[in-house]
Amino acid sequence: MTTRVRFAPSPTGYLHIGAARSALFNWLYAKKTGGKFLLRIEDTDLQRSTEESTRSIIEGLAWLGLNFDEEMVFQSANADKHRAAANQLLAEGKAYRDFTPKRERDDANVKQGVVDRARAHATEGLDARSNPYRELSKEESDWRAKDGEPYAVRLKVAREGQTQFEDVVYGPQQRDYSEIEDLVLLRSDGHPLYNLSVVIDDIEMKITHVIRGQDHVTNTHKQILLYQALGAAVPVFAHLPLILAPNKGKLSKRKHGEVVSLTTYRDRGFIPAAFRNFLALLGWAPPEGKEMLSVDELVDLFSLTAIHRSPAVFNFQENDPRHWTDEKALWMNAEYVRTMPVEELLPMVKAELRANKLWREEYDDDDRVWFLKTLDLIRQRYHTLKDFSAQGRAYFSDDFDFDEAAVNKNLRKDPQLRELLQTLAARLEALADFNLETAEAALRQVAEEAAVKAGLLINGSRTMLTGQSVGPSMFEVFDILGQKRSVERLRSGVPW
RNA sequence: GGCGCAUUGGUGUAGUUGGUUAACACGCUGCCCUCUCAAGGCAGAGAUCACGGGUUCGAGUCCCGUAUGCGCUACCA
Repeated sequence: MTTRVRFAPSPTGYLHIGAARSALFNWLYAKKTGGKFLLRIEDTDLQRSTEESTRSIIEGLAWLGLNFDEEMVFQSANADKHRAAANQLLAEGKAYRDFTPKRERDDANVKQGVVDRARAHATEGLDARSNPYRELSKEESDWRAKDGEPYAVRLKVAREGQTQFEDVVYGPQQRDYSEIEDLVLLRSDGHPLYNLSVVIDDIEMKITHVIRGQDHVTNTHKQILLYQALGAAVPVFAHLPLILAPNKGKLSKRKHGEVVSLTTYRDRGFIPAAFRNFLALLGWAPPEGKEMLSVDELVDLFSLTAIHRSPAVFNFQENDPRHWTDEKALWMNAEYVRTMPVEELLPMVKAELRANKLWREEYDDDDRVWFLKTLDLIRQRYHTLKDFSAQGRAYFSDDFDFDEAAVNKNLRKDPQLRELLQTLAARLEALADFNLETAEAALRQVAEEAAVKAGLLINGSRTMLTGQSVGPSMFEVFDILGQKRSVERLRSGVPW
């Protein structure tokens, strides 16, 4: 039997990194076992679902390279099937009509309401399933329904017994029926609810393994009851440890902002492979401990049983732009930037430069060799794709800014420097064969003649040519920028 | 309140059926390299393995309890 797994997000916002990791693990497992990875959009909450969110989910998956098989499924399109299943359960006496008038709740008071009600049940010794309509006669139920009285459909959970399943990650799980309420299958307006829809769709899609966040374990018990009531085979379950905020609280957009959104990483210049690699290491570790892992290695080494049980903290510091996200993610991205094949980096840098109007078609054509050489030189100290258009601007445009601190430190500090740089410009201009070696020889000679340290001219040149105080070896920069631009920039009066 | 899950340095993780100085990565400190900054190399700081009992010759590893955190407990998903 081929493995069939699914990623089933609800399109109620951006793609959360926790969800992205669930998608990744599902995808990895599918690839590992030669199975299928399916996508289902759980849009049954019409009020909150948006098309934009669906788009962002699809974009996010594509960005991470998590291609899905078969047609994506919109859960809302299956509502009729969900209703039919509920009605069948009703007809079989496995579910019942609840005529209790619907109580309006909103997100703000629902949590408190839940706690209050639970407490009341506990103090009054009430069973969570003590619904007055649970034992209503079929005749009266039918009659009242026919009469137009609104009702919700609830699953009739047996009084005695327990559900159990073997979680691939957490081991054997069981739950007493008394802990499970008679869950609502259909709202009084006929709208099918989450647990019903999920089960019907998973059956329909022939899902063999359900891999999802640990926050679903209680739902799993309810869903098993549904599988059993429907006489369907129960899939294998694997729950994933949650990803927490630095204070070990829930990671949420409301509280933590864009750092939890996958698209942020794309927009801030992450390499997809790097972020995917980082995400894979949250809650899972390869057997040998090697951390820099290609997709193929990830697929090869991945196993559900190696996922561990404690939640992972996503370590970032709010209000600190230098540590806006997890340091290790940043490090890993830099590692990818400087070690991946430069040809593979090219299209990504191309997109980045293009977005900043720094791209020229020659870079991919006549100047391709120069461009690749330049990328290879400057990427050594970059962390994200953004750096190519920001810190790297001077390599692709004559219109770049001078860093004030660099100007002060490398140019203004020595009064004779301005004159010396002009001498250097003249010498460089006079070189018949301008390259790394001849430029270095010329500069060192000027320094020697003036009895100053070469470093003075080197650092001054760096700031004149790139506007910065840091960067690659200066002679490499001369070579990359070429004779004409090097001389021009040395003669520029702009920074002074 | 109830039920469930978790707990190894700041963070991510290793720690095989209990057995030497608790390992790796990120981050941090110092040194080397050097024209700067990175990268790289070297060295180092940082963990009484949440706490308390117990079993054992011996426990991060097994058992019990406590604490803390998180999740769920909706006619949300």
